[in-house]
Amino acid sequence: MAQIIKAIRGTRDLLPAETALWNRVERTAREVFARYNFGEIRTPVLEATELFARGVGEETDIVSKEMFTWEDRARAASEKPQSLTLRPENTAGVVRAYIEHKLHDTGQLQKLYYIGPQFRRERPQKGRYRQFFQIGAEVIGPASSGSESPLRDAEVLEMLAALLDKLGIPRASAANEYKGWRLLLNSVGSSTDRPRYVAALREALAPVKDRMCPDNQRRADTNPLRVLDSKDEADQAIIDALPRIADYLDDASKQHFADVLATLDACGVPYTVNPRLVRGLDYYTRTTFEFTVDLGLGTQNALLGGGRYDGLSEMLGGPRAPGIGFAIGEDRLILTLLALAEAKAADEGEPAPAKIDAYIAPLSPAQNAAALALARILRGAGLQVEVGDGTFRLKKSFDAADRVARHIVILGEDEVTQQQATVKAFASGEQRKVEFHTLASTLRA
RNA sequence: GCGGCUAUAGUUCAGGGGUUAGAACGCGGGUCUGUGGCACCCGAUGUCGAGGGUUCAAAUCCCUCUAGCCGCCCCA
Repeated sequence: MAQIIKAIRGTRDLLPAETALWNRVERTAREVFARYNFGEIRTPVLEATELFARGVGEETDIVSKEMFTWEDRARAASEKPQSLTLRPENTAGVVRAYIEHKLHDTGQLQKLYYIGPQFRRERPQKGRYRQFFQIGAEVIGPASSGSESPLRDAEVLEMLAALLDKLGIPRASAANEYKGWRLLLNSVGSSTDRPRYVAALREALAPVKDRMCPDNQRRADTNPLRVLDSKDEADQAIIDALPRIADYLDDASKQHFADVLATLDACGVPYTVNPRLVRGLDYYTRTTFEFTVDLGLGTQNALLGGGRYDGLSEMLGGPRAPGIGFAIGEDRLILTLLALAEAKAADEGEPAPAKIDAYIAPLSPAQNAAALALARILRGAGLQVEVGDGTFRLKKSFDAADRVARHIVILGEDEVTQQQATVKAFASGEQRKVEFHTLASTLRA
Protein backbone atom coordinates (compact mmCIF):
# COMPACT_ATOMS: atom_id res chain seq x y z
CA MET A 1 0.00 0.00 0.00
CA ALA A 2 1.19 3.50 -0.75
CA GLN A 3 2.44 5.61 2.12
CA ILE A 4 -0.33 7.85 3.43
CA ILE A 5 0.18 11.59 3.23
CA LYS A 6 -0.34 13.55 6.42
CA ALA A 7 -0.94 17.23 7.21
CA ILE A 8 2.44 18.88 7.62
CA ARG A 9 3.90 19.74 11.01
CA GLY A 10 2.08 22.49 12.82
CA THR A 11 -0.93 22.46 10.47
CA ARG A 12 -4.21 20.69 11.06
CA ASP A 13 -7.62 19.89 9.62
CA LEU A 14 -10.69 21.32 11.25
CA LEU A 15 -13.59 18.88 10.96
CA PRO A 16 -17.30 19.81 11.08
CA ALA A 17 -17.48 19.11 14.81
CA GLU A 18 -14.97 21.93 15.34
CA THR A 19 -15.81 24.31 12.52
CA ALA A 20 -19.26 24.91 14.02
CA LEU A 21 -17.56 26.71 16.93
CA TRP A 22 -15.12 28.50 14.62
CA ASN A 23 -18.04 29.80 12.59
CA ARG A 24 -19.84 31.00 15.70
CA VAL A 25 -16.74 32.89 16.84
CA GLU A 26 -16.25 34.47 13.43
CA ARG A 27 -19.91 35.39 13.11
CA THR A 28 -19.84 37.03 16.54
CA ALA A 29 -16.67 38.94 15.68
CA ARG A 30 -18.18 40.20 12.42
CA GLU A 31 -21.33 41.34 14.23
CA VAL A 32 -19.39 43.19 16.91
CA PHE A 33 -16.99 44.80 14.41
CA ALA A 34 -19.89 45.95 12.24
CA ARG A 35 -21.42 47.77 15.21
CA TYR A 36 -18.21 49.74 15.56
CA ASN A 37 -18.28 50.56 11.84
CA PHE A 38 -15.41 48.31 10.80
CA GLY A 39 -15.34 46.88 7.26
CA GLU A 40 -13.62 43.70 6.18
CA ILE A 41 -10.34 43.68 4.28
CA ARG A 42 -8.79 40.58 2.70
CA THR A 43 -5.14 40.79 1.82
CA PRO A 44 -3.01 38.12 0.10
CA VAL A 45 -1.47 35.33 2.11
CA LEU A 46 1.69 35.89 0.06
CA GLU A 47 3.64 39.12 0.27
CA ALA A 48 7.07 40.40 -0.71
CA THR A 49 9.55 39.45 2.01
CA GLU A 50 10.63 43.08 2.05
CA LEU A 51 7.27 44.09 3.53
CA PHE A 52 7.88 42.19 6.75
CA ALA A 53 11.59 43.01 6.91
CA ARG A 54 10.72 46.71 6.89
CA GLY A 55 7.40 46.59 8.72
CA VAL A 56 7.82 44.02 11.45
CA GLY A 57 11.58 44.54 11.78
CA GLU A 58 14.62 42.69 10.46
CA GLU A 59 15.90 41.93 13.95
CA THR A 60 12.71 40.47 15.39
CA ASP A 61 12.49 36.73 15.96
CA ILE A 62 9.52 36.54 13.63
CA VAL A 63 11.43 37.92 10.66
CA SER A 64 14.90 36.61 11.45
CA LYS A 65 13.96 32.99 12.02
CA GLU A 66 10.27 32.17 11.83
CA MET A 67 9.13 33.05 8.32
CA PHE A 68 8.31 30.69 5.46
CA THR A 69 10.32 32.43 2.75
CA TRP A 70 11.49 31.33 -0.68
CA GLU A 71 12.78 32.72 -3.94
CA ASP A 72 10.14 32.81 -6.63
CA ARG A 73 11.73 32.19 -10.03
CA ALA A 74 12.13 35.12 -12.39
CA ARG A 75 9.80 35.23 -15.39
CA ALA A 76 12.47 36.46 -17.76
CA ALA A 77 16.23 36.21 -17.85
CA SER A 78 16.45 39.95 -17.36
CA GLU A 79 14.33 39.80 -14.21
CA LYS A 80 15.58 39.07 -10.73
CA PRO A 81 13.90 36.32 -8.73
CA GLN A 82 11.66 37.75 -6.03
CA SER A 83 11.74 36.76 -2.39
CA LEU A 84 8.25 35.85 -1.22
CA THR A 85 6.95 35.13 2.28
CA LEU A 86 3.84 33.54 3.73
CA ARG A 87 2.52 36.33 5.95
CA PRO A 88 3.49 35.88 9.63
CA GLU A 89 1.00 38.58 10.68
CA ASN A 90 -1.51 40.80 8.95
CA THR A 91 -0.93 44.39 10.05
CA ALA A 92 1.91 45.00 7.60
CA GLY A 93 -0.25 43.72 4.74
CA VAL A 94 -3.18 45.93 5.73
CA VAL A 95 -0.98 49.01 5.92
CA ARG A 96 0.59 48.07 2.58
CA ALA A 97 -2.90 47.92 1.07
CA TYR A 98 -3.79 51.22 2.73
CA ILE A 99 -0.84 52.86 1.02
CA GLU A 100 -1.20 51.04 -2.31
CA HIS A 101 -4.86 51.98 -2.72
CA LYS A 102 -4.23 55.53 -1.51
CA LEU A 103 -6.87 55.20 1.18
CA HIS A 104 -5.25 58.20 2.88
CA ASP A 105 -6.51 60.35 0.01
CA THR A 106 -10.05 59.86 1.25
CA GLY A 107 -8.98 61.85 4.30
CA GLN A 108 -11.17 59.50 6.32
CA LEU A 109 -10.37 57.25 9.19
CA GLN A 110 -10.16 53.64 7.96
CA LYS A 111 -11.55 50.94 10.24
CA LEU A 112 -10.65 47.56 8.82
CA TYR A 113 -10.86 44.02 10.13
CA TYR A 114 -9.57 40.71 8.83
CA ILE A 115 -9.92 37.02 9.59
CA GLY A 116 -7.42 34.61 8.15
CA PRO A 117 -4.48 32.25 8.37
CA GLN A 118 -0.96 33.38 9.29
CA PHE A 119 2.23 31.37 9.15
CA ARG A 120 5.22 31.11 11.45
CA ARG A 121 7.83 28.38 11.45
CA GLU A 122 7.94 27.76 15.20
CA ARG A 123 7.97 24.55 17.15
CA PRO A 124 4.32 23.59 17.50
CA GLN A 125 2.76 23.37 20.92
CA LYS A 126 -0.72 23.64 22.36
CA GLY A 127 -2.06 27.02 21.24
CA ARG A 128 0.85 27.48 18.85
CA TYR A 129 0.69 26.25 15.29
CA ARG A 130 2.62 26.90 12.09
CA GLN A 131 -0.57 27.81 10.33
CA PHE A 132 -2.69 29.69 12.81
CA PHE A 133 -5.64 32.02 12.48
CA GLN A 134 -5.94 35.59 13.53
CA ILE A 135 -8.94 37.84 13.85
CA GLY A 136 -7.65 41.38 13.80
CA ALA A 137 -8.58 44.97 13.18
CA GLU A 138 -6.79 48.20 12.36
CA VAL A 139 -7.78 51.84 12.74
CA ILE A 140 -5.62 54.01 10.53
CA GLY A 141 -5.77 57.35 8.78
CA PRO A 142 -4.21 60.78 8.49
CA ALA A 143 -3.80 62.52 11.84
CA SER A 144 -6.48 65.00 10.72
CA SER A 145 -8.99 62.11 10.76
CA GLY A 146 -8.44 61.62 14.48
CA SER A 147 -6.38 58.46 14.07
CA GLU A 148 -4.00 59.56 16.80
CA SER A 149 -6.67 60.26 19.38
CA PRO A 150 -6.63 58.34 22.67
CA LEU A 151 -10.33 57.84 22.05
CA ARG A 152 -9.39 55.42 19.24
CA ASP A 153 -7.20 53.38 21.58
CA ALA A 154 -9.96 53.18 24.14
CA GLU A 155 -12.58 52.37 21.51
CA VAL A 156 -10.57 49.43 20.23
CA LEU A 157 -10.01 48.11 23.75
CA GLU A 158 -13.64 48.59 24.69
CA MET A 159 -14.66 46.73 21.52
CA LEU A 160 -12.42 43.82 22.48
CA ALA A 161 -13.93 43.71 25.95
CA ALA A 162 -17.39 43.68 24.35
CA LEU A 163 -16.41 40.85 22.02
CA LEU A 164 -15.00 38.67 24.80
CA ASP A 165 -18.05 39.40 26.95
CA LYS A 166 -20.34 38.45 24.09
CA LEU A 167 -18.46 35.20 23.51
CA GLY A 168 -19.09 34.34 27.15
CA ILE A 169 -15.52 34.54 28.42
CA PRO A 170 -15.69 35.82 31.98
CA ARG A 171 -13.70 38.79 33.25
CA ALA A 172 -11.04 37.85 35.78
CA SER A 173 -12.24 38.84 39.24
CA ALA A 174 -12.11 37.78 42.86
CA ALA A 175 -15.54 36.15 42.35
CA ASN A 176 -14.18 33.58 39.90
CA GLU A 177 -10.74 33.15 41.47
CA TYR A 178 -9.34 35.37 38.72
CA LYS A 179 -10.17 32.85 36.01
CA GLY A 180 -11.01 34.84 32.94
CA TRP A 181 -9.70 37.54 30.68
CA ARG A 182 -7.43 40.30 31.84
CA LEU A 183 -6.26 43.38 29.97
CA LEU A 184 -2.62 44.39 30.44
CA LEU A 185 -1.67 47.83 29.20
CA ASN A 186 1.48 49.83 28.78
CA SER A 187 2.88 52.73 26.82
CA VAL A 188 6.19 52.12 25.09
CA GLY A 189 6.48 55.74 24.07
CA SER A 190 6.82 57.56 20.80
CA SER A 191 9.46 56.85 18.18
CA THR A 192 11.70 59.36 19.97
CA ASP A 193 10.95 58.20 23.53
CA ARG A 194 11.72 54.59 22.89
CA PRO A 195 15.32 54.91 21.67
CA ARG A 196 16.09 57.12 24.69
CA TYR A 197 14.64 54.53 27.00
CA VAL A 198 16.41 51.62 25.31
CA ALA A 199 19.70 53.51 25.64
CA ALA A 200 19.05 54.07 29.35
CA LEU A 201 18.15 50.42 29.75
CA ARG A 202 21.37 49.28 28.11
CA GLU A 203 23.33 51.56 30.38
CA ALA A 204 21.59 50.22 33.48
CA LEU A 205 22.03 46.62 32.35
CA ALA A 206 25.73 46.88 31.52
CA PRO A 207 27.03 46.60 35.12
CA VAL A 208 24.50 43.95 36.26
CA LYS A 209 23.89 41.69 33.30
CA ASP A 210 26.69 39.27 34.21
CA ARG A 211 24.70 38.28 37.26
CA MET A 212 21.63 37.40 35.19
CA CYS A 213 20.63 34.14 33.51
CA PRO A 214 22.11 33.37 30.08
CA ASP A 215 18.86 34.23 28.28
CA ASN A 216 18.75 37.64 29.88
CA GLN A 217 22.42 38.27 29.11
CA ARG A 218 21.66 37.61 25.47
CA ARG A 219 18.58 39.83 25.57
CA ALA A 220 20.51 42.62 27.27
CA ASP A 221 22.55 42.85 24.10
CA THR A 222 20.08 42.02 21.36
CA ASN A 223 16.75 43.32 22.68
CA PRO A 224 16.95 44.91 26.14
CA LEU A 225 13.18 45.47 26.29
CA ARG A 226 12.65 41.73 26.43
CA VAL A 227 14.58 41.52 29.69
CA LEU A 228 11.63 43.29 31.28
CA ASP A 229 9.18 40.44 30.87
CA SER A 230 11.65 37.70 31.79
CA LYS A 231 10.14 34.98 33.96
CA ASP A 232 13.46 34.13 35.63
CA GLU A 233 12.82 34.29 39.38
CA ALA A 234 16.41 34.98 40.39
CA ASP A 235 16.65 37.99 38.11
CA GLN A 236 13.49 39.72 39.35
CA ALA A 237 15.29 41.88 41.92
CA ILE A 238 17.62 43.24 39.25
CA ILE A 239 14.74 43.79 36.83
CA ASP A 240 12.69 45.65 39.44
CA ALA A 241 15.54 48.12 39.86
CA LEU A 242 15.80 48.90 36.14
CA PRO A 243 14.57 52.23 34.80
CA ARG A 244 10.88 52.39 33.92
CA ILE A 245 9.56 53.40 30.55
CA ALA A 246 7.00 55.68 32.19
CA ASP A 247 9.82 57.98 33.31
CA TYR A 248 11.06 58.37 29.74
CA LEU A 249 7.81 59.30 28.05
CA ASP A 250 7.59 62.85 26.73
CA ASP A 251 4.68 65.00 27.90
CA ALA A 252 2.56 64.27 24.85
CA SER A 253 2.93 60.50 25.27
CA LYS A 254 2.23 60.73 29.00
CA GLN A 255 -0.91 62.74 28.38
CA HIS A 256 -2.00 60.36 25.62
CA PHE A 257 -1.67 57.34 27.89
CA ALA A 258 -3.43 59.09 30.76
CA ASP A 259 -6.32 59.93 28.42
CA VAL A 260 -6.59 56.32 27.26
CA LEU A 261 -6.84 55.14 30.87
CA ALA A 262 -9.38 57.79 31.79
CA THR A 263 -11.55 56.83 28.80
CA LEU A 264 -11.39 53.16 29.72
CA ASP A 265 -12.47 54.06 33.24
CA ALA A 266 -15.42 55.96 31.82
CA CYS A 267 -16.41 52.91 29.74
CA GLY A 268 -16.07 50.49 32.63
CA VAL A 269 -13.30 48.42 31.01
CA PRO A 270 -11.04 46.92 33.68
CA TYR A 271 -7.30 46.95 33.02
CA THR A 272 -3.94 46.55 34.71
CA VAL A 273 -1.07 48.83 33.78
CA ASN A 274 2.03 46.68 33.42
CA PRO A 275 5.17 48.78 32.90
CA ARG A 276 7.03 45.66 31.82
CA LEU A 277 4.73 44.74 28.97
CA VAL A 278 6.70 44.83 25.72
CA ARG A 279 5.83 43.56 22.30
CA GLY A 280 7.95 41.61 19.87
CA LEU A 281 7.29 43.68 16.79
CA ASP A 282 9.29 46.80 16.06
CA TYR A 283 6.45 48.94 14.77
CA TYR A 284 4.67 49.46 18.08
CA THR A 285 4.60 52.94 19.62
CA ARG A 286 2.80 54.39 22.62
CA THR A 287 -0.15 52.22 23.71
CA THR A 288 0.55 48.49 23.69
CA PHE A 289 -1.66 45.85 25.21
CA GLU A 290 -2.30 42.19 25.67
CA PHE A 291 -5.34 40.23 26.81
CA THR A 292 -4.39 37.14 28.76
CA VAL A 293 -6.63 34.31 29.84
CA ASP A 294 -5.88 31.43 32.19
CA LEU A 295 -8.31 28.91 30.76
CA GLY A 296 -7.20 26.07 28.53
CA LEU A 297 -4.07 27.67 27.11
CA GLY A 298 -1.32 26.43 29.39
CA THR A 299 1.78 28.48 28.94
CA GLN A 300 0.54 30.26 25.80
CA ASN A 301 -1.75 32.50 27.82
CA ALA A 302 -1.74 35.53 25.51
CA LEU A 303 -5.12 35.51 23.82
CA LEU A 304 -4.55 38.65 21.80
CA GLY A 305 -2.10 41.47 21.49
CA GLY A 306 -1.83 44.81 19.82
CA GLY A 307 -0.97 48.43 20.02
CA ARG A 308 -0.37 51.68 18.28
CA TYR A 309 1.95 51.94 15.26
CA ASP A 310 2.18 55.62 14.45
CA GLY A 311 5.26 55.28 12.24
CA LEU A 312 4.51 52.10 10.29
CA SER A 313 3.04 53.70 7.18
CA GLU A 314 6.12 55.87 6.76
CA MET A 315 8.40 52.87 7.29
CA LEU A 316 6.62 51.26 4.34
CA GLY A 317 7.03 54.32 2.13
CA GLY A 318 3.58 55.75 2.74
CA PRO A 319 2.41 59.09 4.14
CA ARG A 320 2.19 59.71 7.85
CA ALA A 321 -0.75 57.62 9.05
CA PRO A 322 -0.98 56.86 12.74
CA GLY A 323 -2.89 53.72 13.62
CA ILE A 324 -3.78 51.19 16.24
CA GLY A 325 -4.77 47.56 15.92
CA PHE A 326 -4.82 44.13 17.44
CA ALA A 327 -4.72 40.48 16.51
CA ILE A 328 -6.66 37.79 18.32
CA GLY A 329 -5.21 34.29 18.25
CA GLU A 330 -8.34 32.55 16.99
CA ASP A 331 -6.95 29.09 17.76
CA ARG A 332 -6.34 30.22 21.34
CA LEU A 333 -9.76 31.80 21.58
CA ILE A 334 -11.28 28.47 20.50
CA LEU A 335 -9.20 26.56 23.07
CA THR A 336 -10.43 28.95 25.75
CA LEU A 337 -14.05 28.49 24.73
CA LEU A 338 -13.61 24.70 24.67
CA ALA A 339 -12.14 24.78 28.18
CA LEU A 340 -15.11 26.85 29.35
CA ALA A 341 -17.58 24.48 27.69
CA GLU A 342 -15.86 21.53 29.32
CA ALA A 343 -16.05 23.13 32.75
CA LYS A 344 -19.70 23.90 32.14
CA ALA A 345 -20.44 20.34 30.98
CA ALA A 346 -18.82 19.03 34.16
CA ASP A 347 -21.22 21.20 36.18
CA GLU A 348 -24.41 20.83 34.17
CA GLY A 349 -23.97 17.80 31.94
CA GLU A 350 -23.41 17.69 28.21
CA PRO A 351 -25.66 20.00 26.21
CA ALA A 352 -27.89 18.27 23.65
CA PRO A 353 -26.37 18.44 20.18
CA ALA A 354 -28.19 20.61 17.65
CA LYS A 355 -30.49 18.60 15.40
CA ILE A 356 -31.79 19.20 11.91
CA ASP A 357 -35.53 19.35 11.22
CA ALA A 358 -36.20 16.06 9.51
CA TYR A 359 -34.85 12.77 8.24
CA ILE A 360 -36.76 11.26 5.33
CA ALA A 361 -36.82 7.47 5.35
CA PRO A 362 -37.93 5.78 2.12
CA LEU A 363 -39.10 2.26 2.92
CA SER A 364 -37.70 0.69 -0.22
CA PRO A 365 -35.59 1.83 -3.16
CA ALA A 366 -38.86 2.39 -5.05
CA GLN A 367 -39.48 5.44 -2.84
CA ASN A 368 -35.99 6.90 -3.22
CA ALA A 369 -36.97 9.26 -6.01
CA ALA A 370 -40.06 10.46 -4.15
CA ALA A 371 -37.94 10.95 -1.01
CA LEU A 372 -35.42 13.19 -2.73
CA ALA A 373 -38.20 15.12 -4.49
CA LEU A 374 -39.89 15.70 -1.13
CA ALA A 375 -36.57 16.74 0.42
CA ARG A 376 -36.12 19.25 -2.37
CA ILE A 377 -39.45 20.90 -1.49
CA LEU A 378 -38.72 20.99 2.25
CA ARG A 379 -35.19 22.30 1.73
CA GLY A 380 -36.60 24.94 -0.57
CA ALA A 381 -38.82 25.99 2.32
CA GLY A 382 -35.69 26.53 4.41
CA LEU A 383 -35.76 23.34 6.44
CA GLN A 384 -32.65 21.30 7.23
CA VAL A 385 -33.28 17.84 5.84
CA GLU A 386 -31.38 14.57 5.49
CA VAL A 387 -32.51 11.74 3.22
CA GLY A 388 -32.04 8.05 3.98
CA ASP A 389 -31.83 5.19 1.56
CA GLY A 390 -34.54 2.65 0.69
CA THR A 391 -32.17 -0.25 1.25
CA PHE A 392 -32.18 0.51 4.98
CA ARG A 393 -34.47 -1.47 7.20
CA LEU A 394 -36.87 0.82 9.02
CA LYS A 395 -35.14 0.03 12.30
CA LYS A 396 -31.87 1.30 10.92
CA SER A 397 -33.58 4.39 9.52
CA PHE A 398 -34.95 5.19 12.98
CA ASP A 399 -31.53 4.86 14.49
CA ALA A 400 -29.94 7.06 11.84
CA ALA A 401 -32.76 9.60 12.05
CA ASP A 402 -32.73 9.94 15.82
CA ARG A 403 -29.06 10.80 15.72
CA VAL A 404 -29.37 13.82 13.50
CA ALA A 405 -32.99 14.94 13.31
CA ARG A 406 -35.99 16.00 15.37
CA HIS A 407 -38.49 14.17 13.12
CA ILE A 408 -38.51 11.05 11.01
CA VAL A 409 -40.59 11.24 7.83
CA ILE A 410 -41.52 7.74 6.68
CA LEU A 411 -42.22 7.29 3.01
CA GLY A 412 -43.67 3.93 1.85
CA GLU A 413 -45.79 2.95 -1.10
CA ASP A 414 -49.05 4.06 0.58
CA GLU A 415 -47.64 7.39 1.62
CA VAL A 416 -46.54 8.20 -1.93
CA THR A 417 -49.84 7.26 -3.52
CA GLN A 418 -51.83 9.16 -0.88
CA GLN A 419 -49.42 12.12 -0.89
CA GLN A 420 -49.24 11.85 2.90
CA ALA A 421 -46.12 11.24 4.92
CA THR A 422 -45.96 9.42 8.24
CA VAL A 423 -44.21 11.80 10.62
CA LYS A 424 -42.94 10.98 14.08
CA ALA A 425 -41.51 13.55 16.47
CA PHE A 426 -38.73 12.02 18.54
CA ALA A 427 -39.15 14.30 21.54
CA SER A 428 -42.85 13.52 22.10
CA GLY A 429 -43.07 10.13 20.42
CA GLU A 430 -46.20 11.39 18.67
CA GLN A 431 -46.84 9.97 15.19
CA ARG A 432 -49.35 11.01 12.53
CA LYS A 433 -49.99 11.27 8.82
CA VAL A 434 -49.42 14.67 7.23
CA GLU A 435 -50.31 15.89 3.73
CA PHE A 436 -47.22 16.68 1.70
CA HIS A 437 -48.27 20.28 1.17
CA THR A 438 -48.55 21.00 4.91
CA LEU A 439 -45.44 19.02 5.84
CA ALA A 440 -43.07 22.00 5.98
CA SER A 441 -45.13 23.83 8.59
CA THR A 442 -45.59 20.64 10.64
CA LEU A 443 -41.87 20.02 10.70
CA ARG A 444 -41.06 23.60 11.61
CA ALA A 445 -43.05 23.34 14.82
C1' G B 1 15.89 26.56 17.73
C1' C B 2 16.86 23.87 22.99
C1' G B 3 15.33 20.17 26.96
C1' G B 4 11.73 16.43 28.65
C1' C B 5 7.45 13.00 28.07
C1' U B 6 4.43 10.22 24.74
C1' A B 7 2.78 7.27 20.17
C1' U B 8 -1.40 -0.05 20.42
C1' A B 9 -8.80 -0.58 17.15
C1' G B 10 -12.94 5.10 15.23
C1' U B 11 -12.17 6.84 20.78
C1' U B 12 -10.19 6.15 25.89
C1' C B 13 -6.64 2.91 27.39
C1' A B 14 -4.36 -2.28 29.08
C1' G B 15 -0.37 -5.55 27.60
C1' G B 16 7.06 -3.98 29.24
C1' G B 17 10.97 -10.40 24.96
C1' G B 18 7.67 -16.26 23.86
C1' U B 19 2.14 -19.21 19.17
C1' U B 20 -3.04 -16.12 16.27
C1' A B 21 -2.49 -8.43 20.42
C1' G B 22 -6.88 -7.27 24.42
C1' A B 23 -11.04 -4.37 27.35
C1' A B 24 -14.67 -0.65 27.44
C1' C B 25 -17.35 2.66 24.55
C1' G B 26 -18.47 3.20 19.55
C1' C B 27 -19.43 0.50 14.75
C1' G B 28 -21.95 -3.63 11.50
C1' G B 29 -25.46 -7.68 11.69
C1' G B 30 -29.23 -10.81 14.08
C1' U B 31 -33.27 -12.06 17.70
C1' C B 32 -37.31 -8.05 15.53
C1' U B 33 -40.25 -8.69 7.04
C1' G B 34 -43.66 -0.87 8.01
C1' U B 35 -41.73 1.55 14.04
C1' G B 36 -35.69 2.96 16.83
C1' G B 37 -33.76 3.95 21.90
C1' C B 38 -33.56 -1.33 26.29
C1' A B 39 -31.94 -6.42 26.51
C1' C B 40 -29.49 -10.71 24.64
C1' C B 41 -26.44 -13.12 20.75
C1' C B 42 -22.87 -12.89 16.75
C1' G B 43 -19.06 -10.04 13.98
C1' A B 44 -15.16 -6.75 12.14
C1' U B 45 -11.92 -3.80 14.26
C1' G B 46 -5.22 -2.83 13.87
C1' U B 47 1.11 -2.26 8.99
C1' C B 48 1.17 -1.92 17.75
C1' G B 49 3.51 6.12 14.29
C1' A B 50 7.67 5.08 10.15
C1' G B 51 12.45 2.98 9.05
C1' G B 52 16.61 0.34 10.69
C1' G B 53 19.23 -2.71 14.47
C1' U B 54 19.89 -6.58 18.60
C1' U B 55 17.71 -11.63 19.25
C1' C B 56 16.09 -18.37 17.82
C1' A B 57 11.96 -14.84 18.79
C1' A B 58 10.35 -7.55 19.16
C1' A B 59 4.09 -4.14 20.14
C1' U B 60 7.86 -5.06 24.15
C1' C B 61 15.07 -3.71 24.15
C1' C B 62 18.42 -0.07 21.19
C1' C B 63 19.11 3.79 17.25
C1' U B 64 17.20 7.28 13.63
C1' C B 65 13.11 9.83 11.80
C1' U B 66 8.07 11.77 12.09
C1' A B 67 4.07 13.66 14.93
C1' G B 68 1.69 15.32 19.47
C1' C B 69 2.02 17.17 24.41
C1' C B 70 4.84 19.79 28.55
C1' G B 71 8.68 23.42 29.75
C1' C B 72 12.09 27.16 27.53
C1' C B 73 12.58 30.66 23.59
C1' C B 74 9.06 33.58 21.11
C1' C B 75 4.27 35.24 20.22
C1' A B 76 -1.46 35.37 18.76
